Amino acid sequence: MINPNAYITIKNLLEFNISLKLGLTTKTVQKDTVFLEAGQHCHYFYYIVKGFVRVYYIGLDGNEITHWFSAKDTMITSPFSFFKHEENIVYFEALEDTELLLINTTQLDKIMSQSQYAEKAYRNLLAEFAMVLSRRIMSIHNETAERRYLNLMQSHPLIFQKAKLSHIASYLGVTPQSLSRIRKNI
Amino acid sequence: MINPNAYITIKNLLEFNISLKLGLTTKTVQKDTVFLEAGQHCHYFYYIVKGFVRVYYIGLDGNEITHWFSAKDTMITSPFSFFKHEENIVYFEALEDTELLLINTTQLDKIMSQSQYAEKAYRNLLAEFAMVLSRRIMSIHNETAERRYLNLMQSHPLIFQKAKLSHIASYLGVTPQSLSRIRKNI
DNA sequence: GAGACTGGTTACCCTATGGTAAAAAGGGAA
DNA sequence: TTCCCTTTTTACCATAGGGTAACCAGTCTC
Repeated sequence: MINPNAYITIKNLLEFNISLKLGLTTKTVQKDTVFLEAGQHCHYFYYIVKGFVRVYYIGLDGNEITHWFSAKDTMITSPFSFFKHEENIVYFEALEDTELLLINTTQLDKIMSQSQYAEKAYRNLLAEFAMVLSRRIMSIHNETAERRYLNLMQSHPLIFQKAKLSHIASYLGVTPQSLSRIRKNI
Repeated sequence: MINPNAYITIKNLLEFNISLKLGLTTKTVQKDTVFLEAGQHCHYFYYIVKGFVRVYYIGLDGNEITHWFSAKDTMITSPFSFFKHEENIVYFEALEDTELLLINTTQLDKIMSQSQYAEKAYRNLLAEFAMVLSRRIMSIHNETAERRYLNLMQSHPLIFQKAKLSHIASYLGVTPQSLSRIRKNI
């Protein structure tokens, strides 16, 4: 599922950048480029200004498993690595030409400590994120793959424009063959 | 999975309670009592002072599905209801005599706005929670039920002392019969 | 000790999904 | 258009897990 809408908008971030002298940098990534790899520490909270990103990891059997998709105006990071300095296991791949705004720990802390608004927005973002994940676990435990597929189509049609069916299959927790079968039955 | 260790400890909370005049209340719940039901708004962030709680919801087929377990010194709430005022769909059930510390929105906001420390701890808690959920989704998509069972036994042995196998089965995403089969094969 | 519960296991068959392999369908590039 | 490459679909069989139902074991009550 796409990350919840960012509560801190680009506009806000750019304002913070000016007023707090954060020195935020941007990064441009071409289509089909992996810009974060497993094993590399994730230094940033990324704000996706433009583009579309797939987060995946390598499963026990060596296959890529899509963990989530992230669209324009949402934020992503590798929580394990960014927050806890644990080994990063996910890959970030741009599924189209993508423009990122990079926010490191220091900058994030600075924003949080200087702005009540940002702090609250950020807390909201985290809570929202937890809810999205929670709902997803419920969906896995309570719905068939077909139902999950239909729900995803309805709630995030954009994914179907940007990602391959094989990406979507592993996101839904089935093989591409199964997804194909499911699509046939509809 | 049990909620991440609370970063705000009871001791902290009680100190906040005195210094910020929060007027926190406690609640005692007997074994096998449901103290929050689907449909009821969840007014509190609960700190579990003592005891053990199971969070579950009713699946499409009418069965109870355990969403998570929460032990002593962790916090729980129904995020959808507490944060977003959406319809609450989960039940909180005390699996043993349980003592709760109740924190409502106003009190939580007051703590956050008055203490940098609490605010940071709380942010940490949310991030940690998102990570636990994230890891759980990965585990569902990448590991067999048997593996998940063994992992749970290792990481949260307490659950096996407090909860029934049928609770654990639905938590792992299988039927009690399947769990029984899995246990037999070990 | 005999019922009556509850939780857990077993047995049976069934279905959804997995795995391998091959075929089909698209989509550039020359 | 034709070739090549990638993605998707089909076909086949294998398997994990589901659903129903019965059974067993522990525990409580009378």
